[in-house]
Amino acid sequence: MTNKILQTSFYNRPTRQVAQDLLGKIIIRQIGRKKYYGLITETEAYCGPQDQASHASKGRTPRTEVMFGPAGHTYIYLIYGLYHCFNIVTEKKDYPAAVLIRGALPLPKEWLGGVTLPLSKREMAEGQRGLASGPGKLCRYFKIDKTLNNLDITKPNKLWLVDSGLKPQRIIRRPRVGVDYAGKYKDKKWRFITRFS
DNA sequence: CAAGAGATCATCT
DNA sequence: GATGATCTCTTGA
Repeated sequence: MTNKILQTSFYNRPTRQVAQDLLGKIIIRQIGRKKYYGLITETEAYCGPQDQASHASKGRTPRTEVMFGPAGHTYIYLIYGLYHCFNIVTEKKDYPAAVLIRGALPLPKEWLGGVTLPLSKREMAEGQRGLASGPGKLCRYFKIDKTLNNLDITKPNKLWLVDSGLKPQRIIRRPRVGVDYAGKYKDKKWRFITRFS
């Protein structure tokens, strides 16, 4: 089974569409010879300069600069002094938007390509489930930190995504987390969750 | 269970 | 000087 790397054309689309389409895709993190795999189960969309929940709503700053860059690059920052958040920049250059990867299901290290449902007991093993659930835990599991900021993830280098061929059965929409300050944007249901079980 | 507090620092005002 | 796109642990019912 082929597992095509997601290209710029995938990310260079409306952000909420990308956020939904990312569910069921696979994160590959390579460190030396080791590879770690994760099936994406939860994302959030941050859409443009008018979205008050987005860091970019305050304008262009050194930190948010990458959000204004081309699609298919990472935007990684430190939150609360101790956790990292992994975002993927979307849409065209100079339009600041990104998708926060909030959760993934770690796959076995021997994973070679392709995913079929239902997942095996091993894939659903207790303990796996919680390892990358939540933006901070996900970055901890995949060892993602600011050294990977502004990385081109359309190339198989350190961190990239592939299409698993899997389609989520059902997508749950919820308001985004921790954005009470975002005025009329705080209740937008731009958080997308699915389950593979 | 649910609720609350603490950890800890880059970033922006 | 304040704050946050979080998580974990503790407390108490």
